[in-house]
Amino acid sequence: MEVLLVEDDAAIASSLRAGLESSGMVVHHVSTGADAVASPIYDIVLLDIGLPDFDGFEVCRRIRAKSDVPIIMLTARNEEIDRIFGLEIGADDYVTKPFGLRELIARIRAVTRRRTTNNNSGASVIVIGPLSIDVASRRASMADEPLDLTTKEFDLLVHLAEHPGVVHRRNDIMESVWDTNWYGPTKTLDAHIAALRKKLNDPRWIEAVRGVGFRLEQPA
Amino acid sequence: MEVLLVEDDAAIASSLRAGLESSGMVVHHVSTGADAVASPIYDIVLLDIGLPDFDGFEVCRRIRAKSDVPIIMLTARNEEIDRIFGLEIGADDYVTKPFGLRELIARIRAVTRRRTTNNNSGASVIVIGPLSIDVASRRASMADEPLDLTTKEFDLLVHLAEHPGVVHRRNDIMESVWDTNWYGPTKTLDAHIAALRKKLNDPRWIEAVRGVGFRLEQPA
DNA sequence: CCGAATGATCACCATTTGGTCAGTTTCCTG
DNA sequence: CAGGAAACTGACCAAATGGTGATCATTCGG
Repeated sequence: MEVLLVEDDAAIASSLRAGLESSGMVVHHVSTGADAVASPIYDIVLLDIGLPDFDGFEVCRRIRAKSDVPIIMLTARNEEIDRIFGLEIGADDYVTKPFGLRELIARIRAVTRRRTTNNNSGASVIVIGPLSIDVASRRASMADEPLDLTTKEFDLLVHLAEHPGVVHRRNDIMESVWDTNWYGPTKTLDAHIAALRKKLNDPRWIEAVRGVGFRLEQPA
Repeated sequence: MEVLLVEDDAAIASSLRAGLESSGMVVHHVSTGADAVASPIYDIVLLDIGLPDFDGFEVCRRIRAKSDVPIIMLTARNEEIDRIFGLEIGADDYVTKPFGLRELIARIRAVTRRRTTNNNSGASVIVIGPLSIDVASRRASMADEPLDLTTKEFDLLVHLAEHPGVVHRRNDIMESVWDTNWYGPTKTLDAHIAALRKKLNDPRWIEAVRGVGFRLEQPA
Protein backbone atom coordinates (compact mmCIF):
# COMPACT_ATOMS: atom_id res chain seq x y z
CA MET A 1 0.00 0.00 0.00
CA GLU A 2 1.58 3.26 -1.15
CA VAL A 3 0.28 6.43 0.39
CA LEU A 4 0.69 9.97 -0.89
CA LEU A 5 0.71 12.27 2.12
CA VAL A 6 0.03 15.92 1.35
CA GLU A 7 0.76 17.90 4.50
CA ASP A 8 2.70 21.13 5.10
CA ASP A 9 3.14 20.79 8.84
CA ALA A 10 6.45 18.98 9.23
CA ALA A 11 5.72 17.71 12.72
CA ILE A 12 2.40 16.17 11.79
CA ALA A 13 3.86 14.76 8.60
CA SER A 14 6.72 12.97 10.26
CA SER A 15 4.60 11.49 13.01
CA LEU A 16 2.09 10.27 10.46
CA ARG A 17 4.83 8.83 8.33
CA ALA A 18 6.21 6.89 11.26
CA GLY A 19 2.84 5.54 12.22
CA LEU A 20 1.80 4.52 8.72
CA GLU A 21 5.12 2.94 7.94
CA SER A 22 4.93 0.87 11.05
CA SER A 23 1.68 -0.47 9.64
CA GLY A 24 3.45 -1.64 6.56
CA MET A 25 2.57 1.24 4.27
CA VAL A 26 4.97 3.09 2.05
CA VAL A 27 4.65 6.86 2.54
CA HIS A 28 5.48 9.48 -0.06
CA HIS A 29 5.36 12.94 1.43
CA VAL A 30 4.89 16.26 -0.34
CA SER A 31 4.10 19.55 1.32
CA THR A 32 2.47 21.65 -1.37
CA GLY A 33 -0.60 21.33 -3.51
CA ALA A 34 1.43 21.77 -6.66
CA ASP A 35 3.63 18.81 -5.79
CA ALA A 36 0.60 16.75 -4.96
CA VAL A 37 -1.04 17.34 -8.30
CA ALA A 38 2.24 16.62 -10.07
CA SER A 39 2.80 13.33 -8.22
CA PRO A 40 2.29 9.97 -9.81
CA ILE A 41 -0.70 7.90 -8.81
CA TYR A 42 -0.49 5.97 -5.59
CA ASP A 43 -2.96 3.73 -3.86
CA ILE A 44 -4.47 6.45 -1.71
CA VAL A 45 -4.07 10.18 -1.05
CA LEU A 46 -4.16 11.74 2.41
CA LEU A 47 -4.84 15.38 1.81
CA ASP A 48 -4.50 18.23 4.26
CA ILE A 49 -6.87 21.10 3.63
CA GLY A 50 -4.69 23.91 4.93
CA LEU A 51 -1.92 24.06 2.36
CA PRO A 52 0.35 27.02 1.66
CA ASP A 53 -0.25 27.39 -2.08
CA PHE A 54 -3.76 26.49 -3.13
CA ASP A 55 -6.19 24.87 -0.79
CA GLY A 56 -7.04 21.23 -0.34
CA PHE A 57 -10.36 21.44 -2.08
CA GLU A 58 -8.71 22.68 -5.21
CA VAL A 59 -6.11 19.91 -5.02
CA CYS A 60 -8.85 17.38 -4.54
CA ARG A 61 -10.71 18.61 -7.57
CA ARG A 62 -7.60 18.47 -9.72
CA ILE A 63 -6.59 14.99 -8.64
CA ARG A 64 -10.13 13.83 -9.27
CA ALA A 65 -9.95 15.29 -12.72
CA LYS A 66 -7.27 12.84 -13.69
CA SER A 67 -7.71 9.87 -11.40
CA ASP A 68 -10.12 7.83 -9.38
CA VAL A 69 -7.62 7.30 -6.59
CA PRO A 70 -9.21 7.22 -3.12
CA ILE A 71 -8.79 10.49 -1.24
CA ILE A 72 -9.08 11.07 2.47
CA MET A 73 -9.14 14.69 3.60
CA LEU A 74 -7.37 15.74 6.76
CA THR A 75 -8.87 18.86 8.28
CA ALA A 76 -8.33 21.00 11.33
CA ARG A 77 -11.51 22.90 10.83
CA ASN A 78 -14.55 21.37 12.26
CA GLU A 79 -17.28 23.25 10.55
CA GLU A 80 -19.89 21.21 8.89
CA ILE A 81 -19.60 23.22 5.68
CA ASP A 82 -16.12 21.86 5.13
CA ARG A 83 -17.22 18.32 5.44
CA ILE A 84 -20.03 18.68 3.00
CA PHE A 85 -17.84 20.52 0.60
CA GLY A 86 -15.14 17.90 0.77
CA LEU A 87 -17.46 15.05 0.20
CA GLU A 88 -19.40 16.72 -2.57
CA ILE A 89 -16.16 17.51 -4.30
CA GLY A 90 -15.21 13.89 -4.64
CA ALA A 91 -13.23 13.00 -1.56
CA ASP A 92 -13.94 9.53 -0.22
CA ASP A 93 -13.75 10.34 3.45
CA TYR A 94 -12.25 12.84 5.83
CA VAL A 95 -10.89 12.87 9.33
CA THR A 96 -10.83 15.83 11.67
CA LYS A 97 -7.68 16.77 13.55
CA PRO A 98 -6.72 15.76 16.05
CA PHE A 99 -7.32 12.20 14.94
CA GLY A 100 -5.97 8.93 16.21
CA LEU A 101 -3.57 6.96 14.11
CA ARG A 102 -5.61 3.82 14.47
CA GLU A 103 -8.66 5.63 13.26
CA LEU A 104 -6.84 6.88 10.23
CA ILE A 105 -5.54 3.44 9.39
CA ALA A 106 -8.99 1.98 9.76
CA ARG A 107 -10.35 4.60 7.40
CA ILE A 108 -7.65 3.87 4.87
CA ARG A 109 -8.48 0.21 5.02
CA ALA A 110 -12.18 0.86 4.78
CA VAL A 111 -11.86 3.14 1.81
CA THR A 112 -9.51 0.87 -0.09
CA ARG A 113 -11.60 -2.15 0.74
CA ARG A 114 -14.64 -0.43 -0.65
CA ARG A 115 -12.75 0.30 -3.79
CA THR A 116 -11.21 -3.06 -4.30
CA THR A 117 -14.05 -5.32 -3.27
CA ASN A 118 -16.57 -3.54 -5.39
CA ASN A 119 -14.84 -2.77 -8.59
CA ASN A 120 -12.86 -4.70 -11.06
CA SER A 121 -11.05 -1.73 -12.50
CA GLY A 122 -7.35 -1.32 -12.05
CA ALA A 123 -7.54 -1.09 -8.29
CA SER A 124 -4.35 -2.73 -7.24
CA VAL A 125 -4.93 -3.89 -3.69
CA ILE A 126 -7.57 -6.30 -2.48
CA VAL A 127 -8.04 -6.32 1.27
CA ILE A 128 -10.18 -8.90 3.02
CA GLY A 129 -9.67 -8.63 6.73
CA PRO A 130 -6.11 -9.72 7.48
CA LEU A 131 -5.60 -10.89 3.92
CA SER A 132 -4.20 -8.34 1.56
CA ILE A 133 -3.34 -8.88 -2.07
CA ASP A 134 -1.41 -6.46 -4.20
CA VAL A 135 -2.34 -7.49 -7.68
CA ALA A 136 0.08 -5.22 -9.49
CA SER A 137 3.17 -6.27 -7.58
CA ARG A 138 1.86 -9.82 -7.21
CA ARG A 139 2.39 -9.91 -3.48
CA ALA A 140 0.02 -11.17 -0.85
CA SER A 141 0.18 -11.08 2.90
CA MET A 142 -1.77 -12.45 5.81
CA ALA A 143 -1.77 -10.38 8.99
CA ASP A 144 1.26 -8.54 7.62
CA GLU A 145 3.15 -11.79 7.15
CA PRO A 146 4.06 -12.09 3.47
CA LEU A 147 2.74 -15.20 1.75
CA ASP A 148 5.06 -17.15 -0.49
CA LEU A 149 2.77 -18.12 -3.35
CA THR A 150 3.50 -19.69 -6.69
CA THR A 151 2.18 -18.18 -9.90
CA LYS A 152 -0.88 -20.37 -10.17
CA GLU A 153 -1.62 -20.05 -6.51
CA PHE A 154 -1.54 -16.29 -6.76
CA ASP A 155 -3.74 -16.19 -9.84
CA LEU A 156 -6.18 -18.52 -8.20
CA LEU A 157 -6.26 -16.44 -5.04
CA VAL A 158 -6.86 -13.26 -6.99
CA HIS A 159 -9.69 -14.81 -8.96
CA LEU A 160 -11.41 -15.91 -5.78
CA ALA A 161 -10.67 -12.72 -3.87
CA GLU A 162 -12.02 -10.43 -6.53
CA HIS A 163 -15.47 -11.51 -5.44
CA PRO A 164 -15.17 -12.73 -1.89
CA GLY A 165 -18.16 -14.60 -0.57
CA VAL A 166 -19.50 -15.58 -3.96
CA VAL A 167 -19.20 -19.07 -5.28
CA HIS A 168 -16.92 -19.48 -8.25
CA ARG A 169 -17.73 -22.43 -10.45
CA ARG A 170 -14.99 -24.81 -11.40
CA ASN A 171 -15.42 -24.01 -15.05
CA ASP A 172 -15.13 -20.29 -14.47
CA ILE A 173 -11.98 -20.76 -12.43
CA MET A 174 -10.44 -22.99 -15.06
CA GLU A 175 -11.23 -20.47 -17.73
CA SER A 176 -9.88 -17.52 -15.81
CA VAL A 177 -6.77 -19.09 -14.33
CA TRP A 178 -5.93 -21.89 -16.78
CA ASP A 179 -7.32 -20.41 -19.98
CA THR A 180 -9.37 -23.48 -20.68
CA ASN A 181 -12.88 -24.34 -19.81
CA TRP A 182 -12.19 -28.00 -20.02
CA TYR A 183 -12.38 -29.64 -16.71
CA GLY A 184 -11.80 -33.32 -17.09
CA PRO A 185 -11.20 -35.89 -14.45
CA THR A 186 -8.02 -34.26 -13.31
CA LYS A 187 -7.39 -32.93 -9.87
CA THR A 188 -5.37 -29.95 -10.92
CA LEU A 189 -7.69 -27.37 -9.47
CA ASP A 190 -8.17 -29.33 -6.28
CA ALA A 191 -4.45 -29.69 -5.80
CA HIS A 192 -3.93 -25.96 -6.05
CA ILE A 193 -6.84 -25.24 -3.76
CA ALA A 194 -5.22 -27.55 -1.24
CA ALA A 195 -1.89 -25.77 -1.56
CA LEU A 196 -3.53 -22.39 -1.11
CA ARG A 197 -5.46 -23.55 1.91
CA LYS A 198 -2.30 -24.69 3.55
CA LYS A 199 -0.50 -21.42 2.93
CA LEU A 200 -3.41 -19.35 4.17
CA ASN A 201 -2.95 -21.13 7.52
CA ASP A 202 -6.66 -21.68 7.97
CA PRO A 203 -8.41 -24.02 5.54
CA ARG A 204 -11.71 -22.28 6.25
CA TRP A 205 -10.67 -19.39 4.05
CA ILE A 206 -11.66 -21.45 1.04
CA GLU A 207 -14.88 -23.33 1.29
CA ALA A 208 -15.87 -26.00 -1.18
CA VAL A 209 -19.43 -25.80 -2.40
CA ARG A 210 -20.25 -29.29 -3.44
CA GLY A 211 -21.18 -29.70 -7.04
CA VAL A 212 -20.49 -26.09 -7.87
CA GLY A 213 -17.10 -24.71 -6.97
CA PHE A 214 -15.31 -22.74 -4.31
CA ARG A 215 -15.84 -19.63 -2.24
CA LEU A 216 -13.24 -17.49 -0.51
CA GLU A 217 -14.17 -15.71 2.68
CA GLN A 218 -12.69 -14.60 5.95
CA PRO A 219 -13.30 -17.28 8.57
CA ALA A 220 -15.59 -16.26 11.41
CA MET B 1 -33.84 6.77 -2.84
CA GLU B 2 -35.31 4.52 -0.17
CA VAL B 3 -33.77 4.72 3.26
CA LEU B 4 -34.09 2.21 6.06
CA LEU B 5 -33.84 4.10 9.34
CA VAL B 6 -33.06 1.97 12.38
CA GLU B 7 -33.54 4.11 15.46
CA ASP B 8 -35.31 3.48 18.72
CA ASP B 9 -35.59 7.08 19.89
CA ALA B 10 -38.92 8.26 18.52
CA ALA B 11 -38.06 11.94 18.68
CA ILE B 12 -34.85 11.57 16.70
CA ALA B 13 -36.53 9.23 14.28
CA SER B 14 -39.38 11.54 13.45
CA SER B 15 -37.17 14.56 13.04
CA LEU B 16 -34.83 12.62 10.78
CA ARG B 17 -37.73 11.31 8.80
CA ALA B 18 -39.04 14.80 8.25
CA GLY B 19 -35.66 16.08 7.16
CA LEU B 20 -34.87 13.24 4.82
CA GLU B 21 -38.31 13.24 3.28
CA SER B 22 -38.03 16.91 2.58
CA SER B 23 -34.94 16.00 0.58
CA GLY B 24 -36.98 13.69 -1.55
CA MET B 25 -36.08 10.40 0.12
CA VAL B 26 -38.53 7.70 1.14
CA VAL B 27 -37.99 6.70 4.75
CA HIS B 28 -38.83 3.31 6.22
CA HIS B 29 -38.47 3.35 9.97
CA VAL B 30 -37.96 0.43 12.31
CA SER B 31 -36.96 0.65 15.93
CA THR B 32 -35.37 -2.71 16.70
CA GLY B 33 -32.43 -4.64 15.38
CA ALA B 34 -34.59 -7.66 14.70
CA ASP B 35 -36.88 -5.65 12.46
CA ALA B 36 -33.90 -4.14 10.71
CA VAL B 37 -32.40 -7.48 9.85
CA ALA B 38 -35.75 -8.80 8.69
CA SER B 39 -36.39 -5.82 6.44
CA PRO B 40 -36.12 -6.06 2.72
CA ILE B 41 -33.21 -4.42 1.00
CA TYR B 42 -33.32 -0.67 0.53
CA ASP B 43 -30.85 1.72 -1.03
CA ILE B 44 -29.11 2.62 2.21
CA VAL B 45 -29.34 1.83 5.91
CA LEU B 46 -29.00 4.40 8.69
CA LEU B 47 -28.20 2.43 11.78
CA ASP B 48 -28.30 3.62 15.37
CA ILE B 49 -25.82 1.85 17.62
CA GLY B 50 -27.85 1.99 20.82
CA LEU B 51 -30.73 -0.34 20.10
CA PRO B 52 -32.98 -2.04 22.65
CA ASP B 53 -32.50 -5.64 21.52
CA PHE B 54 -29.07 -6.41 20.09
CA ASP B 55 -26.60 -3.70 19.38
CA GLY B 56 -25.89 -1.86 16.19
CA PHE B 57 -22.65 -3.64 15.48
CA GLU B 58 -24.38 -6.97 15.51
CA VAL B 59 -27.08 -5.66 13.23
CA CYS B 60 -24.44 -4.29 10.91
CA ARG B 61 -22.68 -7.62 10.74
CA ARG B 62 -25.89 -9.46 9.99
CA ILE B 63 -26.99 -7.10 7.30
CA ARG B 64 -23.55 -7.37 5.75
CA ALA B 65 -23.80 -11.11 5.84
CA LYS B 66 -26.64 -11.01 3.39
CA SER B 67 -26.26 -7.80 1.50
CA ASP B 68 -23.86 -5.23 0.23
CA VAL B 69 -26.22 -2.36 0.97
CA PRO B 70 -24.45 0.84 2.12
CA ILE B 71 -24.60 1.33 5.86
CA ILE B 72 -24.08 4.55 7.82
CA MET B 73 -23.81 4.19 11.57
CA LEU B 74 -25.34 6.79 13.89
CA THR B 75 -23.58 6.95 17.21
CA ALA B 76 -23.74 8.92 20.41
CA ARG B 77 -20.49 7.56 21.68
CA ASN B 78 -17.41 9.29 20.65
CA GLU B 79 -14.64 6.89 21.47
CA GLU B 80 -12.25 6.14 18.71
CA ILE B 81 -12.46 2.42 19.28
CA ASP B 82 -16.11 2.46 18.38
CA ARG B 83 -15.36 4.13 15.13
CA ILE B 84 -12.72 1.66 14.11
CA PHE B 85 -14.88 -1.23 15.06
CA GLY B 86 -17.74 0.14 13.06
CA LEU B 87 -15.64 0.58 9.97
CA GLU B 88 -13.88 -2.75 10.23
CA ILE B 89 -17.20 -4.42 10.63
CA GLY B 90 -18.32 -3.34 7.24
CA ALA B 91 -20.09 -0.05 7.77
CA ASP B 92 -19.44 2.49 5.07
CA ASP B 93 -19.38 5.56 7.22
CA TYR B 94 -20.60 6.86 10.54
CA VAL B 95 -21.75 10.12 11.99
CA THR B 96 -21.55 11.13 15.62
CA LYS B 97 -24.55 12.63 17.38
CA PRO B 98 -25.40 15.41 17.41
CA PHE B 99 -25.02 15.77 13.69
CA GLY B 100 -26.44 18.23 11.26
CA LEU B 101 -29.04 17.16 8.80
CA ARG B 102 -27.10 18.63 5.93
CA GLU B 103 -24.07 16.64 6.91
CA LEU B 104 -26.03 13.44 7.05
CA ILE B 105 -27.52 14.05 3.63
CA ALA B 106 -24.10 14.80 2.21
CA ARG B 107 -22.80 11.52 3.62
CA ILE B 108 -25.68 9.59 2.18
CA ARG B 109 -25.01 11.09 -1.21
CA ALA B 110 -21.28 10.41 -0.94
CA VAL B 111 -21.70 6.80 0.08
CA THR B 112 -24.32 5.94 -2.51
CA ARG B 113 -22.33 7.69 -5.21
CA ARG B 114 -19.30 5.60 -4.33
CA ARG B 115 -21.35 2.47 -4.55
CA THR B 116 -23.14 3.11 -7.73
CA THR B 117 -20.11 4.29 -9.63
CA ASN B 118 -17.89 1.47 -8.49
CA ASN B 119 -19.74 -1.75 -8.52
CA ASN B 120 -21.26 -3.75 -11.25
CA SER B 121 -22.28 -6.69 -9.17
CA GLY B 122 -25.93 -7.39 -9.57
CA ALA B 123 -25.90 -8.70 -6.04
CA SER B 124 -29.18 -10.50 -6.37
CA VAL B 125 -30.67 -11.34 -3.03
CA ILE B 126 -34.14 -12.74 -2.77
CA VAL B 127 -35.84 -11.76 0.46
CA ILE B 128 -39.19 -13.17 1.49
CA GLY B 129 -39.89 -12.10 5.05
CA PRO B 130 -37.36 -13.85 7.27
CA LEU B 131 -36.12 -15.97 4.38
CA SER B 132 -33.24 -14.54 2.47
CA ILE B 133 -31.41 -16.14 -0.42
CA ASP B 134 -28.18 -14.86 -1.90
CA VAL B 135 -28.00 -16.46 -5.28
CA ALA B 136 -24.42 -15.48 -6.07
CA SER B 137 -22.92 -16.75 -2.88
CA ARG B 138 -25.34 -19.64 -2.77
CA ARG B 139 -26.28 -19.00 0.80
CA ALA B 140 -29.70 -18.88 2.35
CA SER B 141 -30.79 -17.92 5.82
CA MET B 142 -33.97 -18.00 7.83
CA ALA B 143 -34.31 -15.31 10.48
CA ASP B 144 -30.55 -14.88 10.25
CA GLU B 145 -29.85 -18.50 10.95
CA PRO B 146 -27.89 -19.80 8.00
CA LEU B 147 -29.51 -22.75 6.28
CA ASP B 148 -27.34 -25.71 5.43
CA LEU B 149 -28.70 -26.71 2.06
CA THR B 150 -27.42 -29.20 -0.47
CA THR B 151 -26.98 -28.25 -4.10
CA LYS B 152 -30.31 -29.59 -5.26
CA GLU B 153 -32.12 -28.16 -2.29
CA PHE B 154 -30.68 -24.75 -2.97
CA ASP B 155 -31.51 -24.86 -6.66
CA LEU B 156 -35.00 -25.99 -5.86
CA LEU B 157 -35.47 -23.23 -3.31
CA VAL B 158 -34.26 -20.60 -5.75
CA HIS B 159 -36.61 -21.84 -8.43
CA LEU B 160 -39.57 -21.60 -6.09
CA ALA B 161 -38.51 -18.34 -4.47
CA GLU B 162 -38.02 -16.53 -7.74
CA HIS B 163 -41.78 -16.41 -7.99
CA PRO B 164 -43.17 -16.71 -4.49
CA GLY B 165 -46.86 -17.34 -4.26
CA VAL B 166 -47.21 -18.80 -7.72
CA VAL B 167 -47.64 -22.49 -8.32
CA HIS B 168 -44.76 -24.23 -10.07
CA ARG B 169 -45.72 -27.34 -11.96
CA ARG B 170 -43.77 -30.50 -11.37
CA ASN B 171 -42.65 -30.59 -14.97
CA ASP B 172 -41.33 -27.05 -14.84
CA ILE B 173 -39.42 -27.74 -11.67
CA MET B 174 -37.91 -30.90 -13.09
CA GLU B 175 -36.82 -29.06 -16.18
CA SER B 176 -35.30 -26.16 -14.32
CA VAL B 177 -33.61 -28.02 -11.50
CA TRP B 178 -32.99 -31.49 -12.96
CA ASP B 179 -32.58 -30.60 -16.61
CA THR B 180 -35.19 -33.10 -17.65
CA ASN B 181 -38.89 -32.79 -18.10
CA TRP B 182 -39.38 -36.44 -17.51
CA TYR B 183 -41.24 -37.11 -14.36
CA GLY B 184 -41.73 -40.81 -13.93
CA PRO B 185 -42.95 -42.74 -10.97
CA THR B 186 -40.03 -41.66 -8.83
CA LYS B 187 -40.27 -39.71 -5.67
CA THR B 188 -37.18 -37.62 -6.30
CA LEU B 189 -38.88 -34.25 -6.32
CA ASP B 190 -41.06 -35.12 -3.38
CA ALA B 191 -38.09 -36.26 -1.37
CA HIS B 192 -36.31 -32.97 -1.93
CA ILE B 193 -39.39 -30.96 -1.15
CA ALA B 194 -39.59 -32.87 2.11
CA ALA B 195 -35.97 -32.15 2.91
CA LEU B 196 -36.45 -28.47 2.19
CA ARG B 197 -39.56 -28.27 4.32
CA LYS B 198 -37.71 -29.73 7.23
CA LYS B 199 -34.84 -27.30 6.93
CA LEU B 200 -37.13 -24.32 6.60
CA ASN B 201 -38.46 -25.24 10.06
CA ASP B 202 -42.06 -24.69 9.05
CA PRO B 203 -43.58 -27.04 6.47
CA ARG B 204 -46.15 -24.40 5.58
CA TRP B 205 -43.50 -22.54 3.59
CA ILE B 206 -44.04 -24.98 0.74
CA GLU B 207 -47.59 -25.82 -0.08
CA ALA B 208 -48.48 -28.73 -2.31
CA VAL B 209 -51.11 -27.96 -4.92
CA ARG B 210 -52.74 -31.22 -5.69
CA GLY B 211 -52.36 -32.40 -9.24
CA VAL B 212 -50.23 -29.43 -10.23
CA GLY B 213 -47.12 -28.75 -8.23
CA PHE B 214 -45.82 -26.63 -5.38
CA ARG B 215 -45.97 -23.06 -4.18
CA LEU B 216 -43.58 -21.26 -1.85
CA GLU B 217 -44.94 -18.55 0.41
CA GLN B 218 -44.34 -17.06 3.82
CA PRO B 219 -46.65 -18.73 6.35
CA ALA B 220 -49.23 -16.43 7.90
C1' DC C 1 -68.42 -43.69 3.81
C1' DC C 2 -65.24 -46.02 0.70
C1' DG C 3 -61.69 -46.54 -2.63
C1' DA C 4 -58.56 -44.57 -5.82
C1' DA C 5 -55.26 -41.17 -6.55
C1' DT C 6 -51.97 -38.15 -4.87
C1' DG C 7 -48.64 -36.66 -1.66
C1' DA C 8 -45.39 -37.46 2.53
C1' DT C 9 -41.95 -39.88 4.78
C1' DC C 10 -38.33 -43.03 5.54
C1' DA C 11 -34.48 -46.21 5.17
C1' DC C 12 -31.31 -48.10 2.03
C1' DC C 13 -27.96 -48.10 -1.64
C1' DA C 14 -25.27 -46.43 -5.68
C1' DT C 15 -23.00 -42.58 -7.39
C1' DT C 16 -20.62 -38.45 -7.28
C1' DT C 17 -17.57 -35.41 -5.35
C1' DG C 18 -13.75 -33.43 -2.83
C1' DG C 19 -9.42 -34.22 -0.27
C1' DT C 20 -4.93 -36.25 -0.19
C1' DC C 21 -0.85 -38.14 -1.90
C1' DA C 22 2.86 -39.90 -4.55
C1' DG C 23 4.87 -40.10 -8.94
C1' DT C 24 5.93 -37.85 -13.31
C1' DT C 25 6.54 -34.07 -16.49
C1' DT C 26 7.46 -29.32 -17.48
C1' DC C 27 9.51 -25.07 -16.75
C1' DC C 28 12.79 -21.91 -14.97
C1' DT C 29 17.20 -20.45 -13.24
C1' DG C 30 21.89 -20.46 -12.53
C1' DC D 1 23.13 -28.55 -19.17
C1' DA D 2 21.85 -29.74 -14.32
C1' DG D 3 19.03 -29.14 -10.38
C1' DG D 4 15.06 -27.83 -8.22
C1' DA D 5 10.64 -25.80 -8.00
C1' DA D 6 6.19 -25.82 -9.89
C1' DA D 7 2.51 -27.96 -12.26
C1' DC D 8 -0.09 -31.78 -13.57
C1' DT D 9 -2.10 -36.34 -13.20
C1' DG D 10 -4.43 -40.45 -11.66
C1' DA D 11 -5.40 -43.67 -7.86
C1' DC D 12 -7.45 -44.10 -3.59
C1' DC D 13 -10.56 -43.06 0.25
C1' DA D 14 -14.18 -41.08 2.97
C1' DA D 15 -18.14 -38.50 3.08
C1' DA D 16 -21.93 -36.13 1.08
C1' DT D 17 -25.50 -36.46 -1.97
C1' DG D 18 -29.14 -38.05 -4.68
C1' DG D 19 -32.35 -41.62 -6.33
C1' DT D 20 -35.59 -45.34 -5.30
C1' DG D 21 -39.55 -47.88 -3.91
C1' DA D 22 -42.23 -49.54 0.10
C1' DT D 23 -45.35 -47.84 3.16
C1' DC D 24 -48.34 -44.55 5.44
C1' DA D 25 -51.39 -40.34 5.34
C1' DT D 26 -54.47 -37.30 3.11
C1' DT D 27 -57.66 -35.69 -0.24
C1' DC D 28 -61.36 -36.07 -3.42
C1' DG D 29 -65.17 -37.90 -6.07
C1' DG D 30 -68.91 -40.85 -6.20
